[in-house]
Amino acid sequence: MTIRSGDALPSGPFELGHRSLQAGLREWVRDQTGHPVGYLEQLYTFADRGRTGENIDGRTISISYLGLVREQPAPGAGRPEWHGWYEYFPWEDHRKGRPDILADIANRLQDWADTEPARHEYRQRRIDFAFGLHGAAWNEDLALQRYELMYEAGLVTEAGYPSERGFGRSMFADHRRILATGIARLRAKIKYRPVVFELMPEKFTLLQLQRTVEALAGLTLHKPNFRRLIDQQELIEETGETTAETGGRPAKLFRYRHAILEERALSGSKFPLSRN
Amino acid sequence: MTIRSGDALPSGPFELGHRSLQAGLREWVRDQTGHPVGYLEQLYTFADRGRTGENIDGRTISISYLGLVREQPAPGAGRPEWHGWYEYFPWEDHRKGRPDILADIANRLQDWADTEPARHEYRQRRIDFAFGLHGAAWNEDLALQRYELMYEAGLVTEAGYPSERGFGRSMFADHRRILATGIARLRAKIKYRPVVFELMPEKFTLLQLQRTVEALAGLTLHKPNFRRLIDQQELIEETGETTAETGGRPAKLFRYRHAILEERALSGSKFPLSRN
DNA sequence: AGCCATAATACTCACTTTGAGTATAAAAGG
DNA sequence: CCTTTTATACTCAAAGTGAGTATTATGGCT
Repeated sequence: MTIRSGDALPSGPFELGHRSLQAGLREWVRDQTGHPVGYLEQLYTFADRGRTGENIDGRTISISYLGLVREQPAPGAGRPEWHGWYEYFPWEDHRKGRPDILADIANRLQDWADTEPARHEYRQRRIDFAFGLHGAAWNEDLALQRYELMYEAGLVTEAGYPSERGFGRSMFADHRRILATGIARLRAKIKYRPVVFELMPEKFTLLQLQRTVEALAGLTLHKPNFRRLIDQQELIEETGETTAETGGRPAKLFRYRHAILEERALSGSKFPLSRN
Repeated sequence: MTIRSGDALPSGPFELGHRSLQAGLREWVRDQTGHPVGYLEQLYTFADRGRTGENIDGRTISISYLGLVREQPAPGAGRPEWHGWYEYFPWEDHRKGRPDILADIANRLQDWADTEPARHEYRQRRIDFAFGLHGAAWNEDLALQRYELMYEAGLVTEAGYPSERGFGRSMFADHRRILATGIARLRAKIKYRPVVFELMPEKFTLLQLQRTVEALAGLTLHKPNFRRLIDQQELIEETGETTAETGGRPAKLFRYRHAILEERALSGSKFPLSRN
């Protein structure tokens, strides 16, 4: 959810009037977009000198957050601007197979690695690992590493250069890097916390849920196994209703079981415990 | 690793002279403790009003970091002060079974939940979940949630009250909360990233490695299965040497395989992928 | 010299969890 | 009534885990 026609993320100054950072943030977002934020989580704080190119004296401290907002018929007076994030990161969408653009990117990165013999091996390993080349598998969680590599290699531009100059659409200042941070965090998080439901309507079908997860992960999932996974977790329950709007056999509608307590640990210890 | 005899964490002001936050931080820590920090990761940024009780106008922004330091014979002029973190959080150490202190804590929390009928059920669920009561299992990752609950219920004190007033040793300002945040983060992290090795000497035995993980997690692990796990990951290799210093049959010494690239993903996708 | 406590290391085995499919059911549209 | 489309239900082998038992080296005691 953007402002300025997709050129920037909602943002604002920290003011003393607010109880807390989070409270202030919720207020700006509502003002700037007309939508209330649900889930909110701190991402990263930047305070490095000359970070944006605007504020060279280095006094700016930016505290970024990941927020999840349900895409609903605008409740307030706002006019939110929704943009799919693959507009900014076309190489991250693997739902229709490996995007062609990755071949170009890999070539340009290869050139960059080759230009400096001293760091060649190190760069090569980072590239192969992040982009799933030379035997490594694609890992959707590495969105930030990929962006940072491309940034180092000069393949992406920030701060409103014409988009022809690099891959994907750019954003104001370092907003695109912040977005990459958020994507990486969210992709990692949906694997062990039920945050997807923050993005779902009250009632939904299993395929809608799967499509949402796929959109976030940029991958296609195996339907039967996805379903098995979901009902092992016991996070959802049938409403009893069905919908025929999906075409084909009518699908059961489900709802999220809030009773389960937001903070529930799904992972389990993952350590080889001893009993004692 | 503390300063002020265990009353505070290393900390300092952000100065413009530093290239970055991290660079500044490394400098303070070295100055204050005489030890260089290895791994460093941002934890959380606090900017809430009246957070410490010192700086009531709310202008203070604190950016906290998790750092890992090898416990070595002090290389510089410093005199680092090592304190086991269970001094501050005695209820977090389950290596010798469930600590007795948890019974007291549970009682006090129960009283707190009972005092307010309106929020009773919500509090009850949080308590049971965080402390592994009424059927829930103990989850070592919830160290921060536990501290926050105890803080809300008034069972822990900050900012130098005599330690008799609460459970565990307290620290300056909100340093103990920051420590709880770090513990929680580290406990979660060692499960999917090989950060433990930042704390190990160059050469170590498998049991030493296990004891380190156990100290961090506050749990005892199943020896044969821990070993199996470790060599599945292929993170370490034999040095060829053995040591008899451990008592009993001499143990092989191992070293961490740095070649494996720090950022390596161990988890694997964890999604039910479809091939295409 | 021989035994025993202590670790280290090596196997075993049932049980669960996954990856990858196939099979059947219920609609809409021609 | 047949075909297309989506939903839902099973199956089965392979891999991974939890929980143990068995064997091998040491140093220290008697």
